[in-house]
Amino acid sequence: MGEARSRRQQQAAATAEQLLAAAREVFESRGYVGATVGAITEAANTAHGTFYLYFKNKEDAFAKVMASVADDLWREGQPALSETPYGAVHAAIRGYLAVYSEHRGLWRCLLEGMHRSPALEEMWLELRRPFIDRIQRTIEHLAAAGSIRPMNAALAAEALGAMVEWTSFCFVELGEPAGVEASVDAMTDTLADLFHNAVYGRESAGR
Amino acid sequence: MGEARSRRQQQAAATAEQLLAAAREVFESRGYVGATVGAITEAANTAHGTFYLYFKNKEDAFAKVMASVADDLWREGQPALSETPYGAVHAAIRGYLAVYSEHRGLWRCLLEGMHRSPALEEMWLELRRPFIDRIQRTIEHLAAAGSIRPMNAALAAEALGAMVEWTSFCFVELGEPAGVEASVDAMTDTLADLFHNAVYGRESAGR
Amino acid sequence: MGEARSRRQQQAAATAEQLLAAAREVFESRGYVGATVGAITEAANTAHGTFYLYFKNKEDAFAKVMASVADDLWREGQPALSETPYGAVHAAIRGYLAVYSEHRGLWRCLLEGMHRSPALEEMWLELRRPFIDRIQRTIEHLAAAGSIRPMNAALAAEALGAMVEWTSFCFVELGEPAGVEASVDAMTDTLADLFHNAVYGRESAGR
Amino acid sequence: MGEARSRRQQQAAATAEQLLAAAREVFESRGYVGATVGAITEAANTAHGTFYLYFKNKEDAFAKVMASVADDLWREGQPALSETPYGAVHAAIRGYLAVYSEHRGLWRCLLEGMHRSPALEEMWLELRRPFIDRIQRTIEHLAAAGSIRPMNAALAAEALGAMVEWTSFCFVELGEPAGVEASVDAMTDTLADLFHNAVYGRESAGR
DNA sequence: TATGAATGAGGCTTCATTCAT
DNA sequence: GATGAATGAAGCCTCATTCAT
Repeated sequence: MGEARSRRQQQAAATAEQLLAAAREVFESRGYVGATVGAITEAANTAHGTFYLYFKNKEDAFAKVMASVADDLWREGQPALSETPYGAVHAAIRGYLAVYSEHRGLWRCLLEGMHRSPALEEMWLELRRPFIDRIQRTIEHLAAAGSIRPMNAALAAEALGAMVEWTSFCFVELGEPAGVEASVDAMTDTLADLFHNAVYGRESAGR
Repeated sequence: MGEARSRRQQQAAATAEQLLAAAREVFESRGYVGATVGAITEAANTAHGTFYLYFKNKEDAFAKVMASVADDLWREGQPALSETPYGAVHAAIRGYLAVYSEHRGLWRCLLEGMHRSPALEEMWLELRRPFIDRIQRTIEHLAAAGSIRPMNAALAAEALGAMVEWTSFCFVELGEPAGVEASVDAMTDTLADLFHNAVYGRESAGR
Repeated sequence: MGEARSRRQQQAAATAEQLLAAAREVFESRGYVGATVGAITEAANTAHGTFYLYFKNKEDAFAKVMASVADDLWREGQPALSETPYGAVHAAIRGYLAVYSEHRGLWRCLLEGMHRSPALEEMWLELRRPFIDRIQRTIEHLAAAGSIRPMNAALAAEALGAMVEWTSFCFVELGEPAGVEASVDAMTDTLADLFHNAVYGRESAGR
Repeated sequence: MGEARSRRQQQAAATAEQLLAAAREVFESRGYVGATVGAITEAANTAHGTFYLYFKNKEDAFAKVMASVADDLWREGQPALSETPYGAVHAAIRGYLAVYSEHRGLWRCLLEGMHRSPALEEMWLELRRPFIDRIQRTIEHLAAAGSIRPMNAALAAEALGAMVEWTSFCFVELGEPAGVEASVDAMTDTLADLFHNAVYGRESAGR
């Protein structure tokens, strides 16, 4: 009986995995509103009702999908070893773009779902916070050491994070800038260059 | 007869305006998907069918709402007079944030609708293009004059535009960075400072 | 003033004619349900409301359209001069097919509208009655003279009329029999031949 | 478990049957356009949405209703055994009229729907084709054997089929010929007589 | 007479969610 | 655990008809 139970548990785990994978695919390809429970269960080869055995509802399913991606995000969040400050920034941005590309539709989906549910908005904010925080801590550290000019670290981190984040979205999801032949490497170089100069620049004209 | 006609036309114009205003409100407050024709006509105090006298459908209504905002965008798009480069950037960003704040929910709505309709995605891209283009032209001009280091103007413009755009969104719509008491002015200052240094910075470490 | 009035009346008559012609076109091309008041007034270059100045409603408009075609039907209904019985039948059928072709969509429209309104059903019946009656009278006459075998004239007329009528519909509107290269003349010949033999045939096998 | 499953399947089958029967009734009594999904589900005692569990849409529902009648059509289509040619024709026509009467409103509905949907027009043509084809083959056979005068079999079959078809419609659905006390048998006799003479007649006057 | 804006009933369809088996 | 039939709220859109001007 213990064995039978374990079998059943295995079955359940398998079903859960199928549903999760299916949900991910469907969310990625059809967006948050476009994803229907029916499409997910069909992709998972389960009955319609089974969905509600593993997820409280659609929102919960998406949350679980995003959670399952968190690992990749953590990896990206790890500081890369580098000999120079620029190298560190460059590596971090390259990592960000890589993760972004890997999970394409999912970001877009999150962005879309954010407007439909406060919980998803919160999720989005939590997901980006570590990324922003890391930038902020770095700035604070550099400023304390006198390596860069003084600045409002929280706001600067917010802005620089937004730059990387939104440029990635527009680049990967929308193909912007349109009509310009641009490789991921070129975009990475540009972002790193701007980021680096924005932080290390010595100008304070007009203030 | 001319008078009678004009009376009727006035009535019609009033209805159109009511509907447009109602649509704006509803889109702003409930988002693109959340906005329903019923909610709009109710807010406009008209019959349901009247909606389709003035709009082809929901998407068209949103397009017309956005078009009605275009004026503000043009104003914002105009280069501000300034004695210094930094001043120009600062003024532009201040304008951007002002317009963004004024039409809050609308941007969010556009961002949301973008995922539901290719036409809306196109609209979004068309709306931001002039903004990005202006940055690009400025960079090209400065680079040609040798005032700044050489860079890929298209990509740099994309990135800097994204920074302003997305920071504005997160700041105005989401209240980011959370837990930080930050005025619009402070945010403007930070953005302008980063923008300016990103462009004028002389660093090219590590490359 | 009398003149002014007459002018106005002329105007009105012109409008009426425009609307009638437009209604005919629209009914022909879009069918009974498919025809909308809007489409008719647009085609007539009048205001939407003007429609209800000349027609009580859509059904009435269609009735008036059909009435305006009645002339052609009468012409078709007239016995053609012919030296032989077969020639008379042939000429009548040719006339029927000609009228049918000329007013194509209208028959189909009537057939369709018949299902939507009892009044239209009645109209259809009234329209075909003279045609059937004429056949019946001819049969009665021939039978009384002993030229043909005795038969139930009313039912025979109904059947023969239906043959011509429905064959015309299927031939003109649906292109039946499909895949067969058939001219109007060939169809006329066949119908006339069958009609003639059905009436003059001497067989009474099995009864 | 097999039992439980079968119970559910039985339930589902019952629902399907309810809906199909309800659809048939509603189509019969209210016509194609007049039939609404709401009316059907109400008649079937199911929720509105249940309709779309069993039919793709209204057109599909009608198609399925017609398909469910196909059996009767096949039966009617079978050649009846008869000692004489006239007997065969008579039996076939009697069968046709019987089926027609049995499914009254449905033919009318199909005729009406034909104008609204090309798919329905196609369905109508497919439904009558076997009937026409059978007549055509018979004529070809008789002509080859020299039993009847030569004629264009395709056109003749079209015409004779149309006669039976349309006479049935007018007789059953519209009560034509009006004011004439006519039994189904009398109509059958008349049709068979005319059909038989039209085919076997030896007249070729005037040509 | 003519206009055309306004009305609102009415239809179709989708889907998240529940629940009996 | 799993199933999948059933539910019904909700939304979009069309169009015949009315009516104030």
